[in-house]
Amino acid sequence: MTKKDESLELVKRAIRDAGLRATPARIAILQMLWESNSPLPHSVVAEKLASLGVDSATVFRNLNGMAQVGLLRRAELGDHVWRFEAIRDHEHGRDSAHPHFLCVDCGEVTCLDDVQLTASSQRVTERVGEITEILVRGHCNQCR
Amino acid sequence: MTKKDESLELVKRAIRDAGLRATPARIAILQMLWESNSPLPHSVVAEKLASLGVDSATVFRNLNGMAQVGLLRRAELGDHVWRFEAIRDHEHGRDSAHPHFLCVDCGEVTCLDDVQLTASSQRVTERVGEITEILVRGHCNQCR
DNA sequence: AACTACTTGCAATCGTATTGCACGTGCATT
DNA sequence: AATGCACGTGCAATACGATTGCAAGTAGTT
Repeated sequence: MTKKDESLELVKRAIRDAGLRATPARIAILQMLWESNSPLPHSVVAEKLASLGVDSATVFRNLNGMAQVGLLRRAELGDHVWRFEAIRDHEHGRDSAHPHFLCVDCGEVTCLDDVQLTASSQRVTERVGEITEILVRGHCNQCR
Repeated sequence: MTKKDESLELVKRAIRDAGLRATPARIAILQMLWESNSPLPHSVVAEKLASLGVDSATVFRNLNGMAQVGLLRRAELGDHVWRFEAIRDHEHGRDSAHPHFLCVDCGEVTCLDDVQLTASSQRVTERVGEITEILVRGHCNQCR
């Protein structure tokens, strides 16, 4: 069994384990997001899948559906576009969202796994409320 | 001069200082947002201003325009609706990268002036690009 | 292989955000 | 106070992302 086949089986398994059918559209979407190292907007996913003859509405339904069952995370980074990101096995559902960097110029998104606030800042923030997500915006290196 | 007149003059002055004309629509919008203690979505502002005969598109243009010159802040709280909040005098326009806490439930925005990232996190982030804004999302104490 | 509930493609629809254009107006100047 | 003009506004058209209804197709069970 080739590496590709193994990966395919893993994808199928993940989808079925989530309680959904392993359709070509879902498989392609999840593969794509597993291989991407940053969240992708629907438009990008749809464009790619269009070449396989998959409808844009189907992509929408699957992205949202897979987000609902915990295969993906649906993120809004402040530019009015939903982005979808694969949730890896080792993450525990939606609670373990990591920070993102959004370039306000080109829209590029970078995942920041190990960014956190200083201890005193955490205390200040906890006085205000319960943090669920940290988002950093700015100009990426390509854009400045 | 009544208190209301004083407030009116302040609003006009703020608009002109920002390089814009003090038109009735802008005045009404800025007054409304100055009096509100939380960000308002366009729909709410437009609905109120409609009774004064102001067009919805004008409200949009003015909200965006005033956000561009630093009179307002345009925020996205994760529900795909732009919200606008007045930037008070003592804040320093759009350049100052002071973090905000956004309650995803009620839309309340809290300024976190003295919140910052750990040194190592800053290094990680600066490798990606130039930070202009830090946004912390979560549930505020009133909402949980 | 057959059956059925779930999926998909297609097109219509919806709601928010944006834009073109002709008309109106704030405000600097005279 | 009157004038000029760049800027602002109203109206309608439009763009665009997101969603949905429905008939036809298919994954996975029996």
